[in-house]
Amino acid sequence: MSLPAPEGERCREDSELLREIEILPRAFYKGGTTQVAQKLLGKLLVHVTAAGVCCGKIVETEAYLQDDPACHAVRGMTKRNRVMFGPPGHAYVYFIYGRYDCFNVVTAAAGVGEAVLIRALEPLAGISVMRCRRQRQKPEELCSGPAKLVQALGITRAHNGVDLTAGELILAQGAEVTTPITVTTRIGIRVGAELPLRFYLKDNRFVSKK
DNA sequence: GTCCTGATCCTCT
DNA sequence: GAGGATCAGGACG
Repeated sequence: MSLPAPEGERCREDSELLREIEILPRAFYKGGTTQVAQKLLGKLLVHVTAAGVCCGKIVETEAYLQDDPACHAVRGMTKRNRVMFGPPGHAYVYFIYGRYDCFNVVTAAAGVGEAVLIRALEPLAGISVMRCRRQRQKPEELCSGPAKLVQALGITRAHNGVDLTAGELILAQGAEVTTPITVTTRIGIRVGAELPLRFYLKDNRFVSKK
């Protein structure tokens, strides 16, 4: 597996980062959406662009299951959610509230329709690019929300359906997680709000909400 | 075709 | 803490 080389003077730093990255294999996404949502904590989301390599550690996720009333796939396949019904390890990016995009990872076998929403990252690399995109200086304000991290990493709806095991947008292995995982109900939804399907690293200052 | 809802974020008070 | 911005998707007729 290889990643596209970044352009420009920052090339060496970025290349070193990319050499160390171990892309999560397709097999990682087997084992159930709820399990994958927890396993994704501590993993890296990496976007290689002409502006530079942006990388963050996943610190908060939410699982959306097929029979879950809050899941976009609950009423069957539509033009918008068809990526959710595709093979696992792909990006599902959708537009919300007339203004924002959210990034999900497809986590179930083709035809099922489940995904994990990435809610927050701890910025690790490309922070200056993230600051520029977000127009915010504090690291805690760069990726502490689903729409924020999408903006910070330069992810767009053009990434809807891309393979996260190859190419410019990938998920990769991170350092071993030693922090306990906190399980709570999900944020910002009305239906299915009682389900304990939100996961985050305890006491991490980059999560969207306590 | 029309209307309502929404997996959010930011600004103002 | 409250409320506004803003528009695509989906339900309904």
